Amino acid sequence: MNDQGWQSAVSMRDAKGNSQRVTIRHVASAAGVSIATVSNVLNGRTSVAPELVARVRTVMGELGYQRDQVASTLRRRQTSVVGLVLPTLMSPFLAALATRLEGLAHAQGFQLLVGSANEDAEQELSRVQAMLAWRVAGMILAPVDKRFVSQSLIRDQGVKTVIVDRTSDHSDFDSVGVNNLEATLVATRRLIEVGHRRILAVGTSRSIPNMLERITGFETAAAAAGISSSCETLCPGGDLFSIGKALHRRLQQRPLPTAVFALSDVSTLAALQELGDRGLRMPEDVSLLGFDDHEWMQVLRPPISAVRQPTDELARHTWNRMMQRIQGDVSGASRIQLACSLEWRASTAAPPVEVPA
Amino acid sequence: MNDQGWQSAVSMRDAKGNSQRVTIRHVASAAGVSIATVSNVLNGRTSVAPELVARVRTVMGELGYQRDQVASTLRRRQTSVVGLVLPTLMSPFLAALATRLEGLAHAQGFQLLVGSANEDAEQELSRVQAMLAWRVAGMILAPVDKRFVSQSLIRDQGVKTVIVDRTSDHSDFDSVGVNNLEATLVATRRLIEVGHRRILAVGTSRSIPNMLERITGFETAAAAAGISSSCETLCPGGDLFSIGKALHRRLQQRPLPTAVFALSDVSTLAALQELGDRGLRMPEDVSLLGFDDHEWMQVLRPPISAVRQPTDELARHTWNRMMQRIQGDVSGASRIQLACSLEWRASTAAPPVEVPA
DNA sequence: TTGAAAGCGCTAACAT
DNA sequence: ATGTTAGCGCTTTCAA
Repeated sequence: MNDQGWQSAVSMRDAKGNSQRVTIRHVASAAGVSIATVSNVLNGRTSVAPELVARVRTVMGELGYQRDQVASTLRRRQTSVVGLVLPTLMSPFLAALATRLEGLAHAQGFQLLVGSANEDAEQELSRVQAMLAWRVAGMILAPVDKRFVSQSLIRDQGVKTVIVDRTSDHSDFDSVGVNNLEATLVATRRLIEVGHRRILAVGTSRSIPNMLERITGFETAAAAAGISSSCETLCPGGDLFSIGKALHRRLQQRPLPTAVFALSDVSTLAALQELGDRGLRMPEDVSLLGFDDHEWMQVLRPPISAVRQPTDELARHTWNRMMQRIQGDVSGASRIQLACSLEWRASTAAPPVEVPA
Repeated sequence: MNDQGWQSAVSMRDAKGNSQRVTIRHVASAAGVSIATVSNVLNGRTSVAPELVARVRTVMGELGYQRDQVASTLRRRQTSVVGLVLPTLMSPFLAALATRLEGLAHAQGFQLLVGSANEDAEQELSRVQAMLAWRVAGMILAPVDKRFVSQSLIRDQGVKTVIVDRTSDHSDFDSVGVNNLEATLVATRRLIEVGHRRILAVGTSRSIPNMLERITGFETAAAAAGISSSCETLCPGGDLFSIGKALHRRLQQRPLPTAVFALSDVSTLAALQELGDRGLRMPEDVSLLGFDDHEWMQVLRPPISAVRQPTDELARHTWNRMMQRIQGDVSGASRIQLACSLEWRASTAAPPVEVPA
């Protein structure tokens, strides 16, 4: 790829064919000024004579000069890179969050160093560690679990950090999340309103704070309506397969629930599979309500109801807090909780009329 | 967050409370050696006396020293950061690709600067530009379109680049992709084998090279079987909504196709929606075959058949090529094409028996 | 208003 | 085997 003749006029190569970056020094000598002046033009700091500004700008254009961020960062001791570590990128919710954050960051001249912890605390730690070595301006982190391994590391380094999504209360970090309890509380109430009494909540693992909040919301609503005894919570933990198996076993028993409230996207998938396998129709035989709204839910027939997390707002608040910190805000840790919305679709309806046995 | 008493013993702060990084100099003086020795220990270059190695290592541990990648990069003029620019992160396929790449990169001590072009060529260019200013060791790029705006920029800078997924033939860049033509050829043949004659292919836009290859594969197979006249290709371009509308109109006409081959994931969603709206059962009334295999497809009843792209292998080959380039390989551009697999599930079956009108 | 010069933290010659 | 030193490309006093 080196000697194919497409080398442009503005690229500089040395005798060995290695590309040689255009530095501030090249620009300075070509423009007949000092490197300090070039730097001043670059940063618009001290007042430089307009004609010099023009000349330097022209030369920079001709030479294709671009500031070396590495050198610049080393000298000013502040960088325009922010680290983002997520438990996974394969959740549509987190992928959307990452996309929004990247957009906001880029719009403000920041770059994102992205790491996936693969739902593993050790990997999370090693990602965070590697990013700290880059002297990132800040870290945005959705911790894998509540023990939050990288805590002490981040504190020691005094890196500006915003925790997103998987927030944990006993934290002195800024955090932006969703009011899970409120969300499932409202959603469960709605199910009860339309007539459901036997509701089965399907979660993943109680050790995830978010999940625990969702379960609490569900059980609180059930208790408030006095139907705790006919409601259940299934928390088999693990992946799609193990949730599916647990649900499979439950659906062999009677009576069947009239509504299934899946408390996560993977629970929704499991429920869809098991209800489908049993030939149960939605919403005639059983209603289905999910948590996390994905595109495919809306195109199914019937479309699946879901609690939707406000991705855009989550990203906006997270990035705002990050910028405030970067710009020197040293106020106490803030905790932002946003409300979810309930997307009520055709998969949820009144329960079937009871036929006495 | 600054004066809460949780400051660890290893962090150093100056009088103003700003955290002060531990540098190689601190380590050197604490260990009673020169900074060169510390550097040598860090990089394991020249032979250092074992006892000194041990002492330096201990001190580094005690002080919580971590090498400053920015300074290191500036000096050695090579970095361990690779840029990854994708048209979107919200496609499960690309999210999975990004995850795999990040894993491979991290395992080799590399970090990924990730950018989302949001399907927009201008944004792609501006992402690439920003990354080049960081002197990334290489760029992995899934171009938004075939014009591939950032081409000249990348060439001028001589950055090692691997094009992934959206490869374009007239390219002198390394590329790793999938054999789209072969994939749809095989899949279409299979549909024909089980008896389909009226097959409707639903794509997105012909201006995307991948899509064009898929269409060609489909039409070639149809022509080879002599059923071109009863097959159609729909390419409305745009998003889920506009594909849905186009498909909606087509399904109002007769005769209906006996099989729908959705040539992308968004086409699959549109097809699912429209078939569902029309009350057409799969596979009794019409078979559905998708391109790009997602988790939700397997849990539906019936499970949706799909052409699966080998994400893991794609990532592996891409990263391998990147590493070869970084390690100095200057051979000609390579073009890797991987085979897709056909996940034949219950949504595809023999067509219904024709009832003479 | 412009320029000379001192480093940011690290690596790699080159001395010792 | 260890230390001294000159930068990497840039920003930023401080002088002129």
